[in-house]
Amino acid sequence: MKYKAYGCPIRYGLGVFGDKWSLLIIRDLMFKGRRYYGEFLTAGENISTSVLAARLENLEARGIISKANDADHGKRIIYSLTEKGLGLIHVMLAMMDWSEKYDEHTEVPKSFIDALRDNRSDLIDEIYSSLKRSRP
Amino acid sequence: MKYKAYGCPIRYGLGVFGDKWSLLIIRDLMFKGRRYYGEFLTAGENISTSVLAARLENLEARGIISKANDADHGKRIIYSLTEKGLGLIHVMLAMMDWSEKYDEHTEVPKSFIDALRDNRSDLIDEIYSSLKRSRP
DNA sequence: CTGTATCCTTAGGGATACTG
DNA sequence: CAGTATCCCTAAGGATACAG
Repeated sequence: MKYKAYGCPIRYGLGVFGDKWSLLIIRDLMFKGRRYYGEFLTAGENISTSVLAARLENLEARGIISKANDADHGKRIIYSLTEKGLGLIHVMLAMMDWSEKYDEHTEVPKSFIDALRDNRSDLIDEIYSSLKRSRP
Repeated sequence: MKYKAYGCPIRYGLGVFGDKWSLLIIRDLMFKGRRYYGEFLTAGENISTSVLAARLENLEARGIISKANDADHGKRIIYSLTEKGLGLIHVMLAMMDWSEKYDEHTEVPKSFIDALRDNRSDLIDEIYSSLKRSRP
């Protein structure tokens, strides 16, 4: 995961989330409403606790996610996407759109596809805003 | 690079190009006009020949790129993006847009940014078409 | 020029036990 | 519950030689 990131936007992206797990964690935060350590652990993809901790630390260090204390549940820690992390929605939606087109086993909510295929920006903004509102 | 790809579009994408080199090769094909084995090798990122061969083989197997004999130069082999590979342009542009916004060292051609920020679809279609025309 | 074939190295990831 | 701390392991990647 050490790329010389300077100058090339693709390399930069790879340097931030170009590993085996980061995009899956971001997906969970962005589309599946997962916010707790344990929720990532048991998300069904079988990430090990040591790796999860490392990925979360890296994503936080790079400004993609942030930690906060969950006011409702004592000392429970709640993760959320930062503005920068939320900005990856376009990358995520583009991947989803592409996969939906080429992988027969993939199904993506129709509203996402519509947002991408037709009148991109306004529908994406809508999804984006709703994600933003759902942040703690 | 072995992910259980079924069902999730993000996992599927990661399974296809979620390694250290694939997106860089795709970038070279898509935006830098590189088409020959040697051009990828000396692209300045220092990929080793064994790894390059493996990546190219994988990308071809997954339908992202295709090989053809270069009519002009005897047995020289020319690589190009398939329709499926070209379809990744939205992912690439989204990454470039995002990096341009958050990485101070990244600079992306203004036409790309414009295509993404304002009137997405038509300008993207234009870029897309020109890439398509430039295929062998 | 476009690759194979080898061999080697290592970082990333997996398993598990443990802690406040 | 939310992580550390270890230890281990292997697949991916790097170096180099060579072949058609």
